[in-house]
Amino acid sequence: MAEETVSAALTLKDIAREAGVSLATVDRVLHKRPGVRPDTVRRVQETIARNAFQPHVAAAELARGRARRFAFVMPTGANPFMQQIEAYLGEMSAWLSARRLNVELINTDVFDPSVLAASLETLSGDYDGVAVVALDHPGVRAAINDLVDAGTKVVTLVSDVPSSRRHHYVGIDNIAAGRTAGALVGRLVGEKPGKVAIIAGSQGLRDHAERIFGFNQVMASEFSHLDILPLLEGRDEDDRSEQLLSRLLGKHPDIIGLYNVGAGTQGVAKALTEAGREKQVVFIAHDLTAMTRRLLLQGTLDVAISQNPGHEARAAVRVLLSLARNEPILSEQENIRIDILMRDNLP
Amino acid sequence: MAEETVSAALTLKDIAREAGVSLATVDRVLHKRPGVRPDTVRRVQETIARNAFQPHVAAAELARGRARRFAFVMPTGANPFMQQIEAYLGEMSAWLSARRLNVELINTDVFDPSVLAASLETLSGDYDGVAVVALDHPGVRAAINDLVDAGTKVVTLVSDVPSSRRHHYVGIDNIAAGRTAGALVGRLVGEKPGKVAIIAGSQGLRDHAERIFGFNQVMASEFSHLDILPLLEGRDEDDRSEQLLSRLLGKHPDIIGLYNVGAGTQGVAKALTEAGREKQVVFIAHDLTAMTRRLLLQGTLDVAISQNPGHEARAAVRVLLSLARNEPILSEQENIRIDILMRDNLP
DNA sequence: GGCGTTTTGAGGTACGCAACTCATTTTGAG
DNA sequence: CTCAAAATGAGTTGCGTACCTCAAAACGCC
Repeated sequence: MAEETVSAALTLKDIAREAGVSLATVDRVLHKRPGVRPDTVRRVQETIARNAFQPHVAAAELARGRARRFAFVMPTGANPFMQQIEAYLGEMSAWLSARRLNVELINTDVFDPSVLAASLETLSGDYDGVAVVALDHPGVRAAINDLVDAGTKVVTLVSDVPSSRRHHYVGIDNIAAGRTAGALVGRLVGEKPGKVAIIAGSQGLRDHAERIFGFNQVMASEFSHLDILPLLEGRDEDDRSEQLLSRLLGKHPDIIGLYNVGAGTQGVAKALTEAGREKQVVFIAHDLTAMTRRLLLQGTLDVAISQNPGHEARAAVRVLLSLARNEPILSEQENIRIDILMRDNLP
Repeated sequence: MAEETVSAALTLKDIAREAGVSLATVDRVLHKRPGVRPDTVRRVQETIARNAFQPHVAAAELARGRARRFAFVMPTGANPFMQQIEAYLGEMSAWLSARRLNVELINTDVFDPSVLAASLETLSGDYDGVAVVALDHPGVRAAINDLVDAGTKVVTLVSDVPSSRRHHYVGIDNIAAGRTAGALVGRLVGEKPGKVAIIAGSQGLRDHAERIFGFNQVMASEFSHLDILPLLEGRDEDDRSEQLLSRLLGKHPDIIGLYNVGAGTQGVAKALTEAGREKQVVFIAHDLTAMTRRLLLQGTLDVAISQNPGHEARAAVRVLLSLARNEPILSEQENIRIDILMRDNLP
């Protein structure tokens, strides 16, 4: 039996004594407050490092008095994925309040850059941290940078703005998600030749464009015997997606693969089943909802590629909290995975 | 814009005032200490419920003074998966010490029931919580129950003892994992007939047996055109697995699917590549290690089914902590998923 | 009504840190 | 050397809870 050392639980007082300074000076160093000579700063920091001292989170939290405020800026409307994220935030409410964390939901039209940017500007100063489902647009980028400059911690959620100075991105790599979809379609259709249909909300949406890019990449390099049909744009709407796909299925009796990049999966599935082709076509879509779960169990949908909304909600909160506390982030924990869900590994 | 209510952050004092009792009485109720009339208990509890009062975690943690001690009882030896769990515990050390949590690793021969049971018995009273990779055996079950009776929180890790009174299980449903493997083999080989080989460590290991069960279930019900060969037992050893599989591959030139249930994946892969059959055989194995990652990227391994060791390590710690604090568990968060990993969705 | 027992109140201390004040010492520029 | 500015020490208060003691009140029983 091997045991790890049981740390002696040092306190700030111990550090002060060992560094030969007063408690106040250690406090100044710890919070990067001015009024300490560089020499002294170094001496204190070395003592902290040497002892691997960690301030007691509970004591720090208790001492600061005021609660932390986080804002989640989410899209208005009935997007089920976003609603799931909001639902999981609700499930955390006991956890949050036991830690005196206030999380406020702010619904905005995140697809209008000026509205989103204006929304973000109003938050300045009022919040310790902001999580935002962000559109990648210069105005939004500027608003994010302003928040960061004002000392607010900013996390992009689901959709990133890599060119901004946001502290963290909580979401998946959509190119890899598209590649995964491509590999699955290619592998599941087998070796027979045929056509593959892709339907997306819009090529203008960054995440959709990235998924399509990754999908095409894999199809071209690994499954060149398959014929990729021109992209359909269903605007994430069930009806429109259904109509477009119905027409396409009628025109091409040899479609053997189908990838729905965005929402509208219900419409896509309806077109497929009404054509009586659900058993012959490998169908892959995104996200796990009550509906995609049903389609998976029925066998209409072969694979759902998803990002875990609960994980994203919790990761965003944890990251904001760690940033606010100036605490390291457990990167492996906060990294969102691309989940491949089939009938037998449904959560 | 909709906002959630910002709770007023009640304290115990507020509850005491509203219930018309003293702080001491509220404290007694909260900690289920004796000396309070049933009537009063009810009144206090109702006040707590009515206000959705949550004790401030930080204050409670600070006030209790002593650190919590958790023990992780893990197998001795070089099992890479277990080593990954231990590694992730190491990565948490800053997180743990900032919360004054002591996690101690205790390596034991978990495959010998009497040794494991004895190991568990020695822990009684010394620890607030124990996470154990448990063998399902009456002696072990009794030892776990003894720990629970002594007030220690117990979590089974990776391998469960469902008949014990352990508080929680952190790990995957291995039957579902086997079903997933079966569905993937069946779907990836396509419609052509052929033989499928299964190699496991031992049928005596509960997790292996469960995976085999799930695998066979799916094969029988959904892919009955495939011929399942008799199980090979490789004892999780590379060399033995390689030899067994080499012989089998020589005997059956029409093997098109291969499922490795346990460890020894390196040996299995070697047999496959030395026979020059890695492109013709759909190969599915468990767990993500440096080696299986390499095999996935090479294309030798088609899919790795895995449970996230980092997640399991963190979930075990969080669950033990929540149990010790008498705090609800975020079940969706602690539920371990069956990950399907392919080349393109590697983390 | 008196007794012992149970229940309750009142109060204190401690936990480790943040944040603040104010006095004192040190430093560097002139 | 002088003086203002910078650096530091010393100390206080409060955060919300756990845990403890002791006294007082209420209760149930005969």
